[in-house]
Amino acid sequence: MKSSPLSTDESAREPKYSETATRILDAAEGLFVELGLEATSLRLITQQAGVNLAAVNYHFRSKDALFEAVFARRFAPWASECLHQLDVLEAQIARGEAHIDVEAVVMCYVRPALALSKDPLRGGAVFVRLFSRVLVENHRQVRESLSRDWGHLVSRYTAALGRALPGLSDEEVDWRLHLGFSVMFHAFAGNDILKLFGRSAVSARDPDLIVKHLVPFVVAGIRAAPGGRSAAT
Amino acid sequence: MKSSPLSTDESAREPKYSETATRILDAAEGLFVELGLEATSLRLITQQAGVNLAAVNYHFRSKDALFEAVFARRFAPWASECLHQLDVLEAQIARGEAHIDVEAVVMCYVRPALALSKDPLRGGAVFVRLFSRVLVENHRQVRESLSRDWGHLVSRYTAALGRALPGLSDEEVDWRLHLGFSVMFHAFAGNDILKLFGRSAVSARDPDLIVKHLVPFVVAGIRAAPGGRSAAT
DNA sequence: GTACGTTTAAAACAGATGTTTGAGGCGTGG
DNA sequence: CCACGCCTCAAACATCTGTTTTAAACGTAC
Repeated sequence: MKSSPLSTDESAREPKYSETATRILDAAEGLFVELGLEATSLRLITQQAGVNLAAVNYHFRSKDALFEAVFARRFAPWASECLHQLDVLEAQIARGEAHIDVEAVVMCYVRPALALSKDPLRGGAVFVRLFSRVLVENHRQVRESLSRDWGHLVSRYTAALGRALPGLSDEEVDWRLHLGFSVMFHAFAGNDILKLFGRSAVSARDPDLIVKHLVPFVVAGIRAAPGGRSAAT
Repeated sequence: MKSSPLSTDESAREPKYSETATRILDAAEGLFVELGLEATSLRLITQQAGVNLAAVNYHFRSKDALFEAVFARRFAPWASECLHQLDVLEAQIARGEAHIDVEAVVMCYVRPALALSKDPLRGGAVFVRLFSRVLVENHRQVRESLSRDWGHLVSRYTAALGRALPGLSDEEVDWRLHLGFSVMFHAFAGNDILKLFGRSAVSARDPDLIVKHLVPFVVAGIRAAPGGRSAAT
């Protein structure tokens, strides 16, 4: 197979930006994820992109708008890929070709994330890290510009997972999805809590290895019996 | 009970700092977690603390040193509390009073985090969020000043969990600990991926509620059967 | 009272930041 | 040839940054 089934002709979707604008986006993406929004100066970006300083204010309106553009460029195709995975799964279920299963729903998230991590043309693992930055440092603009698409995606996953977990209340399903997504998300982003120490074997960033250890963990967690008793035991 | 069993007389451990220094630390802590290190100016800190600008460079050496102090003030007692929990558990096991159990190990992490989240005197949930920020935006200095203590803590948890999971390879144990800590950490920090959308019931920040849903998830995930097959299924 | 170390006050420092300006270059269509 | 939009360039803009400096107030011990 020469063309990945996950990609829908990347070269044709991205002529929105001129060459200099793309150079700026690429440089900014790497620097934003490495240093953060505030710590990355426009002069550093333009210097690394090999363009003039004023170019960023010409092509994008401001530094904040640039950040939003950097994020949106990667997010849109990824989100649509997630939706596509859910469509395929639900079509298979409707035709009786597949069972509604927790693991199947999880894989609808894992596969796009895995493909993203392996494809440098779409930002690779860098974008996932950028996404995680946006999450903890919550930038207003990005959150607002995302909330609609993201909300749609979440409700789709919630519905699918709810069908795979009959007998669980909506609140339980929300929590399972929240916790499951949280692990997967930060695992792909490489936010290893243990790696601060360094000797962890986890620091290996091989996406396939991540999936191998991640999926059983998440599936088992989502399938867990609800906790009845309170916290202070 | 008037004094929490988790706290060891907070009032006596913290006279290291003068009153103005403490005011600076408190203001800086809130602003750092809200805006980030780079986006928080010293003028904003001193203004909110009601002290003079030069005071921060007098009491602490520099802005970076201030950040380190802000972090260290909360981290040290929390880490020692985690170690204490492990000590207690292992002592119980040695005396045959408790089984070595995954949930018991998990609770050694959850209890201090829960106590921290509920105690505003020790930074409350703010510190956990600050911790999560330090994690994704990895500040060199903080990481270096932490790596020793943090490494010690991690190896203690690893050993305890490894004993609770006989038959699993060291690599597997590392992964389980990594994934389990990751969920717990970000759950307490309130880094809800779903909350970007807003309608999630998860956005309720009640620590006890977090624990109720979190612990079964994590325990089941850690106990999961290792995943044999590769990613691309 | 005087000298001393400690803490605070206001001002100034040099440098970096995001943004804007105005002039010029390049290519296309008249 | 000219003219027009698109784009790039170097320079300057005002503002904010962390840090330092200078002076003054405070409490304490001689």
